[in-house]
Amino acid sequence: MMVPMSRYPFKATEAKWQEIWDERQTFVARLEPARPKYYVLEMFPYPSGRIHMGHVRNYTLGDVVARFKRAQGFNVLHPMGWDAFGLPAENAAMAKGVHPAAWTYANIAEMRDQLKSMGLSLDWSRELATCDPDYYRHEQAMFLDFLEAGLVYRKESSVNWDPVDQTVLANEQVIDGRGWRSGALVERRKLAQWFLKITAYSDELLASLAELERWPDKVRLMQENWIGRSEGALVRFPIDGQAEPLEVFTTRPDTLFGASFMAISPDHPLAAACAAQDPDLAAFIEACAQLGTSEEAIERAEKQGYDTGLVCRNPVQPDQRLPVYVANFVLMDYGTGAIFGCPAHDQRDLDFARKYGRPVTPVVLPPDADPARFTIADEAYVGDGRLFNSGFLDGLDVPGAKRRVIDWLAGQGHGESRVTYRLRDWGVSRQRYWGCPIPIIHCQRCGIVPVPHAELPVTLPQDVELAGSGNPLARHPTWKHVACPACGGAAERETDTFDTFFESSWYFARFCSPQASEAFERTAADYWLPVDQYIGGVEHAVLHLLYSRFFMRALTRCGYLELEEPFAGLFTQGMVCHKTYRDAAGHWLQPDEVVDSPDGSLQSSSDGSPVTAGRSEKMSKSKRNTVDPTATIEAYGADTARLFMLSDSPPERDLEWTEAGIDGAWRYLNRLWRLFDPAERPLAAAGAPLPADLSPAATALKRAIERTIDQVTAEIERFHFNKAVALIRELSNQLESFNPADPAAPALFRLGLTRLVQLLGPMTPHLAEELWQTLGHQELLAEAPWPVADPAWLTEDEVTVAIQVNGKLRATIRLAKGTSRAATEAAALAEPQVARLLGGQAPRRAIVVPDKIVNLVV
RNA sequence: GGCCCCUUGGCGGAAUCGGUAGACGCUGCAGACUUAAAAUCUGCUCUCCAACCGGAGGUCCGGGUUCGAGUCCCGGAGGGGCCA
Repeated sequence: MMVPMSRYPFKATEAKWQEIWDERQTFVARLEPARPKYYVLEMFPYPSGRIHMGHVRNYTLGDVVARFKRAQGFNVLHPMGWDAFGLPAENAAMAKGVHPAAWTYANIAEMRDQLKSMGLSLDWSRELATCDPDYYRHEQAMFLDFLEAGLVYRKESSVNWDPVDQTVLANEQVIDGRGWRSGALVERRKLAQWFLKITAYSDELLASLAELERWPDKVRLMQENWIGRSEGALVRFPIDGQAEPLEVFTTRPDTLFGASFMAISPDHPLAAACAAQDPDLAAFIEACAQLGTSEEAIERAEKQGYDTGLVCRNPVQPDQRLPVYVANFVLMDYGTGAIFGCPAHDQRDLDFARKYGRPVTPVVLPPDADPARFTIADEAYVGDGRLFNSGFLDGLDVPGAKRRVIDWLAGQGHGESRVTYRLRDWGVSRQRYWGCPIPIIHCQRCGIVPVPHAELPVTLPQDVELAGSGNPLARHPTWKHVACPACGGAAERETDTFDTFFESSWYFARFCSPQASEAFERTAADYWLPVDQYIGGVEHAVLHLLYSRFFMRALTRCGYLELEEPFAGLFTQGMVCHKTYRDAAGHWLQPDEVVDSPDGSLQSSSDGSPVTAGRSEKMSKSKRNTVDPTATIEAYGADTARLFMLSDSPPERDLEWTEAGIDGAWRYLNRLWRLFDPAERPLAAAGAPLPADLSPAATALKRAIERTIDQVTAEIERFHFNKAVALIRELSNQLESFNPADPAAPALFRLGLTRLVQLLGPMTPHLAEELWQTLGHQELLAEAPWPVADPAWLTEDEVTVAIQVNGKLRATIRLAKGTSRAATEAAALAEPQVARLLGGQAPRRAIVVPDKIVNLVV
C-alpha cells in the first residue's frame, strides 16, 4: 500500500468518488417498508443561475444529516428540485430577450452541475422543476378539488397597482410608495382575485404549533404572532335613523364607557353608501386608495378622518352620541372594518381625537393614581388598573371588566364575546406570465367554470410578449379564448397565475413519488412523510412554512394524503456574511478587488486608491461582498468548503466568510492526509487485536478514541457541528502526537484513523472515502455503518476534583472515581497548597460534590 | 411602542444540571528546517503584578440569590428579530 504523501489531490479524488457514487446509485432511495426511514430536505433553490454561499451552507448542513442518518441505518430520502416559477425569469427575459423557460432551464443545468460538484448525497433521480407541466398539472387539480371542498373563493381585493407599467406589484416591489421599476406612485386598486381559505384552519394551525417540538421556538413564536389570535368582543352600535347597527370588534370592551367616536374603513360598505351622497367623502376615500396596501404604509401615514354625519349610540350609555368617521387607518380586512375610538387608552385613537376635537375620558385608573386628578395628556394609558367613570364596571380590574361587560352586552343583545385572527386568507392570484395558470374559465352565461380534470394541465403559451403593460397572458391574442366546457359558448380563460408559494407548498410530498401519474402515490407518501428534518433560512419562517402546513391539511381533507404536519423537524440556519469594502468615492468593491498593504491599510487592486472596510454583512450583489462558491471549490475542493461551513460558527448563527478560515480548513485536510503516511505511522494489520497491556499513554489514546465517537455522535445529533469538528480535530491532534514507538501504536493508529475517517464521512465525504479505501476497505464508506463507542472505555476510573477555598480554585487533585465525601474532603484538606491557605484552621464549612468539586469555606 | 433573542480574549467560538471560564480554530509573536521563500514543524498568545514559585482581576454595566453565577433573579446599556 503506497500512498503518495504530498498534497491532497482534491480534484482527482473528488471527481473519482462522485463518479463512483453516481455509478453505484449509492444515494438513490428505495421504498423499503421494513426499514425505518429518514427524510432529510433542504429548502429547494430558485434557479437564479448560480449557487451562492447560502446554498453551500444549507446543502452542507443537510448532507451531514443525510449521510449521518444513512450510516446509522436509516433508509434516507434526500432529494433535490427547483422552485422554478417566478418573476426574475420574466425580468431576465425582458432584459436579455430570452424566453423565461429557456432561461430557467439553462440556469437549472448550470446549478445542477455546481451542486453536483459539492458531492452531496442526493437522489438525483427524483429531481423535479415546478415549471414542468407534469408537476403543475397536479396543483391545478388540487386547486379544483379545493374549490369543490369550499376552500377556495373569489373576491375583490386591493392590490398595488403601478399606473405607468399598468401592472400589479407585490409588496416587496413597492419601494417608498413607488413602483420599483417605473418609480411611479403606487395606487390601491380593486381586482377580483382567488383566495385559499387558510383562515378556516387558524385555530388548528395555532394549536398544533405546540406539538412541533423539533421546531425552533423562535419560528413557532413568529407563526403564533402571525396568526395573531385575539380575544375580545363583537359590539353592535345602533345608528340613528338606520335599522342595521354598526358592528365593531374590540379587544378592549372594558373601555366602552370611554368611547368618543366611531371610525370605519374607507372600504367599509357604509362608507361607500355615504360617499354616494357626498362627493367630498368620495374624494377622501379616493385619496386613501393612494396609500398602497401594506400595513406598514398605512401605519406610517398621518391619521386622517372624514365625518360622515352619521351618529351611533353607545350601548352602555345610550344618551351618548358618537360621530362616525371614515378613517384611513382602519383596515377592512381586520375584525369588522370598524372600530370605536377610546382615546384615553389607545394612542392611535388619542392622536385622532386630539386632531378632530373629540373628548378624552379616562376609564382605567392606574394603580396609585388619584381618580379626581388623573387626566390624559398626549400619551394614552394602556396599562392595568381599576375601572372608573364606567357605571356598572366601576371598581373592577381590566380582565374582570371585560368579562362583566361582555356578559352585559350579551344579555342586552348588543354583542357577544368573539375571537378574531390577524391571519388573512391567502390571495393566490398573480398577474404574471411565468407561473402556473389558474385552471378556470369565465363564461358570460355560466359564470365561473372549472377546467375539466381531463383537460389538465392548462399550459402556458410559448409565444409571449412580456414587454408592455398589464398581464402578458391577458394580452396574448389567442390563448385565453376557449369554448365554455359547460355550454360550449365563447368564453375566456382565467389569465392570472398562482403565487409561487403554491408550488413550494407541496413539492416535498411530490418527492416521495416524483414520476407518479397521480400527484402522490399513497404508499410512498405514507412511508416517507413527514419530512423528518427540514433545513432552510429563517426568512421562510412564516409564509412558506405556514402555507405548507395549511396545504397538507387541505390535501388531507380532499383525500390526497393523510398528513397534518409536513415537517416534523425544522432547522433554520444563519446567513453567510462577509466584510464590505468601499472606495474613496463610496462605491462598493468586491473582496477580490481589494489588496492588503504591508502597513495594514487596504487598497484597490486596480488603481491603488485607498479602500475602507465596512462591517460584515449578509453576502449580497448590491454590496458586492459575495464570494463565488464555484471559485472556492475550484481552488480548494468541495470538502474544504464544506468543512469550513461546519467549523467555528454554530449553524443557526451567522457565519463570517474569511479567506483565512478557508485556508485553515484546507490545511487541516492536508494534515489528515499526512496523518496516513505509513512511513510515519505504520498500521497494524486489519483486525489485529490491541495488546493486552497498554501503556498509560496508550490507554489514554484508546479512551480518547472511544469518547470522541460518543461525543461527536451526540453533537451531530444536536446540530452542534462546530463542536463535532473541534472534537475530531482534537482526536487527530492526539493521534499525531502519539509515540509511534509505543508497542500499541500500530493497532491504535489503525483504530484511531479508522474512526476518524468514519466520523469525518458526513462532513468531508470525498477525502474520507479515499482514506477509507487506503485503510483497505472494499465497501464504500458511504454505505458503512456509523461507529459505536465501546462503553467499557467511556467510564473513567480516575477523576479530577477541583478544590476551592471560599469559592476560589486553589488546586486540583486526581481521585478514584466514586471516592466518598469524607475521603474526598480529607484528600482536599491534605493538599499542601490548601493546607497552607487554611493555616491549620478547620474550615467552617465544606461543600463536597463527589467526583467534581470541594469548596472549603473559612 | 409591545413581545422575543443575543452580548465570553485581537477574532470565530467552547463551557449538557449553578461546580476548574477560554476547548477547537483563526490571527499575531518567537524559534526550527531552507541559500531564500512557500509549505511544514515546535513554543507562546485574557489582563495586571512576579526573574521563578505564585498571586490578583476578569464572561456588556449596576445590584441580588447562593458555599459557589458566563449560567438563576431584578434594573440598565448596546445589537438583532418578529409584530405594530
